[in-house]
Amino acid sequence: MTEAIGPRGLAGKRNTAQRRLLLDLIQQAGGHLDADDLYRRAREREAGISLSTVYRNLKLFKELGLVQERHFAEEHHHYEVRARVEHHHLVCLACGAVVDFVSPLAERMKQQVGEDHDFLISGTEIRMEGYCAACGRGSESDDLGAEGGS
Amino acid sequence: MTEAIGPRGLAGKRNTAQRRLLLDLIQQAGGHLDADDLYRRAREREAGISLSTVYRNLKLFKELGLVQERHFAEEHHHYEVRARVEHHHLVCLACGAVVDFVSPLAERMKQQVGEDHDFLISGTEIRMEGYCAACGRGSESDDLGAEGGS
DNA sequence: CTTGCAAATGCGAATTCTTTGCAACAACGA
DNA sequence: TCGTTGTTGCAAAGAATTCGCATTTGCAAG
Repeated sequence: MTEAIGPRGLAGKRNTAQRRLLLDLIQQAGGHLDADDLYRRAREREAGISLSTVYRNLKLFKELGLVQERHFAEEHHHYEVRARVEHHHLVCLACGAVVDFVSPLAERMKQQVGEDHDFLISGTEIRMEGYCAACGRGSESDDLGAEGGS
Repeated sequence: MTEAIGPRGLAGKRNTAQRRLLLDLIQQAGGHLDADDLYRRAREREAGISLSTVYRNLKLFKELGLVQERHFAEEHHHYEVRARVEHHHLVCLACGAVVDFVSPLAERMKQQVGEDHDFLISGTEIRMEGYCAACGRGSESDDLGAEGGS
């Protein structure tokens, strides 16, 4: 995979050094990174790059469908390369770990919900939160966030 | 309306006028409202209320499990009363409509994903986006400019 | 290879959303 | 009633993201 620019390319936009760099970093990272992560990494390779450029290009890539914006925590956004198989996320509330998962049920649900509500569904984002195996055992003395019986 | 405070009460916190008002408004609204909506409505009834108070109490209610924070758009947060049946959201990218839905598949998926990844899942948030019946017909030109202008 | 121009960049300032510090205030149990 | 301590309002601080604008730069036409 020498082609830093994805299969769809930059679709007519200008091929600037900054864009190449950012896209490359995003693809290398693979995982979930936020604007600031990207900015920090980008500066390691091209010191003068501006945060605005990061934001502007993130927005562009999103529009071009090269990356997807995700909303994990309630704070800022995360981005990841658009995957061929739609996957979702599992977040550990204790250690913050983010695990990707796929589920055939998601696809079925998408179809069903689309039919039921006469919607043309273009994307789905499923975020489950809870406690991973490591964090889950032990202290059940969980004052606030506990779900009683959902 | 002495009953404005939910079944779980304010759990030792003080029962202030502002809190009663906010909780009342949230429960009346039923739907999804953001901090600013709430602030605006609250001011209609108690002009001097402060936005900080809205935020502080929203945070408190969230911690007490009285309301849930939702992440619809990529902008700010929305809040809604904690429902007995977990429901999810369908967002129309064209007109911005938000439709609630429930799906038994969601529950099954939750169980399955929890097992598969050895996670203790406490909450799930599913957001599907696409085009509602009204907006969906017509332009299928689905590449870039698909965002209506919301 | 030059040139022209729109697109893109960098920078800082502006916005938007949310949190915080602090002094005045008020709930509620003693 | 009083005192303690949680709450409030306000303004200022912060974090995340966008914008305005002068300056570059990609790129295509000459």
